[in-house]
Amino acid sequence: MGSDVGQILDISRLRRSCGACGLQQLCLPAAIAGEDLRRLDDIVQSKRPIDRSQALFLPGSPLQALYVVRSGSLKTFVTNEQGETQILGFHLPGEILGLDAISTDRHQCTAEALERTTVCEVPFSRLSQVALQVPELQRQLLRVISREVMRDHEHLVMMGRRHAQERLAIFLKSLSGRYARLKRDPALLTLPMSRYELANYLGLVVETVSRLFTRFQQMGVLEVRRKTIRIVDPRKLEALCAEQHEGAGLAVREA
Amino acid sequence: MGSDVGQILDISRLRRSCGACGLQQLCLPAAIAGEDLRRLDDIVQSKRPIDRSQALFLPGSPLQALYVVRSGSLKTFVTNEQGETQILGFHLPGEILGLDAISTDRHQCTAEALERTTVCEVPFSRLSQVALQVPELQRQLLRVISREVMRDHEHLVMMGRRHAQERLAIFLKSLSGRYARLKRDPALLTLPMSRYELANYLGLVVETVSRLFTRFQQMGVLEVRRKTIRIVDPRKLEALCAEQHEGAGLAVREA
DNA sequence: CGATGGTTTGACATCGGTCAACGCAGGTGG
DNA sequence: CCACCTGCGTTGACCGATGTCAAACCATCG
Repeated sequence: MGSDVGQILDISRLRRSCGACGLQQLCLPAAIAGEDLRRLDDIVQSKRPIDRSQALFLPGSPLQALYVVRSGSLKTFVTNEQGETQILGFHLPGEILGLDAISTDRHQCTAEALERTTVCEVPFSRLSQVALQVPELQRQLLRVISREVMRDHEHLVMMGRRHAQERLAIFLKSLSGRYARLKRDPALLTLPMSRYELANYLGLVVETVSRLFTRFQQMGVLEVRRKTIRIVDPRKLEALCAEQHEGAGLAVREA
Repeated sequence: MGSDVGQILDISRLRRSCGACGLQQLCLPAAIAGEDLRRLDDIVQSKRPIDRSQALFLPGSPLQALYVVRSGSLKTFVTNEQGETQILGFHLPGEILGLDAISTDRHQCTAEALERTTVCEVPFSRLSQVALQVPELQRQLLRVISREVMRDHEHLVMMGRRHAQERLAIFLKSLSGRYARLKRDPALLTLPMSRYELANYLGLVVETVSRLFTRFQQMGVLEVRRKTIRIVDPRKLEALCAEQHEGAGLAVREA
């Protein structure tokens, strides 16, 4: 871009170094410093931003790197023979992608950007090498992986709920928590995914999700305007996560 | 226990060593040999068998070890404040438990034996140490973890299906595949879990699961006798995994 | 032999899926 | 600048798969 190449490289290097990254504490470098951090930094490559609906990797492609979201967001999903898809996760900054490729050396799912997104690319073979030399890195890698396992478990618990209302409530509460970790306002969600994608993730159809947003708004829980969701009453939302659907909305039976 | 302590220790040591274990290729020692295998062997402890409905670990308990199922089977599940539970997985020999504790150093879920079960206990701190010295072990550890992530993803895909019939079919097919990996007859399943547990895992109620077993039997797909399930027609089962429920089975309406 | 808990079956109600139509916003081209 | 178009989102009417409730069945165990 500029003329003074050396200068610019230094700056861009600095700006994208792990040491200067706001996500440091959530990511691989946590608890790593000094020389070790430089070694990690050396292998982390930045990729040019991925545009909306562009794929980061596809099923079957060889595992070259793990990826950590830096800004923006992605979804991962699998598609079966009939072309039906299941979204496995939405990935926000600080979250890692590509784990399911380690076992077979091939990616199992598709990762696709939901908006313009930047990721840090961590070549897997070199990451393994450095992890052997930096115990804290090995430990932190396992920690980050474990967090992804916990996230899948949350997703499973959500899918186990038999009422659509609980599923959406749980999703929103969880997303709010992830926002908090990122120091964003946990009451003001900007959904990067479409209603279709959200419905698929929740194991519902789009009409149901749409109706639920309307209902939540009528109940005074949310304020919904397209992709912008404001959580008006967190306590009510919390309650909806485990509602035995005593029919708060539909109650025909008398007391 | 016995009188000739040395002798007995040798024998039990040998019998439970990784080198002599039939699961070796599925487990941590895969691709590890010689001196390195001995080092792994040294840290792996055996636990006395766990009886049915006994817990291996509880939520909140500190992470001391990862566990690999040696024989028998377990379930892992979470319980919320209201006492509702969601089963996260059924674990057969060769599968690892405890991953979700790495992030927080505390177990997140309960692991409970479904039958008399033996596990290998791998103290986590020592595993980490040895993994630093044996690159192949670090790699294999990551591989085994990745397999568990893949398994969670399978579970999610199953939960995303909106028809109970598909869910059960997918579960049975998947279980059959796991049997094959263990060199068991993939057509003869012995379910270690109750109908309640299975229903919970599938996100259904027990009556639905029961009816489905009956239906599958009537369709000539399965032969069901209590916990013993014989897959009579694997191709039909395969087809049911993606059935658009064209009503093949229920058709009560007259022609 | 009866008690107990898991399993199956039946009758019924309902939540959420299906189908259809409309509304809304953003983008494109005249 | 406006008009159209397209895709996403919302709303309504309807129906069926699955949950709920209840009872019977069955195997195991003391």
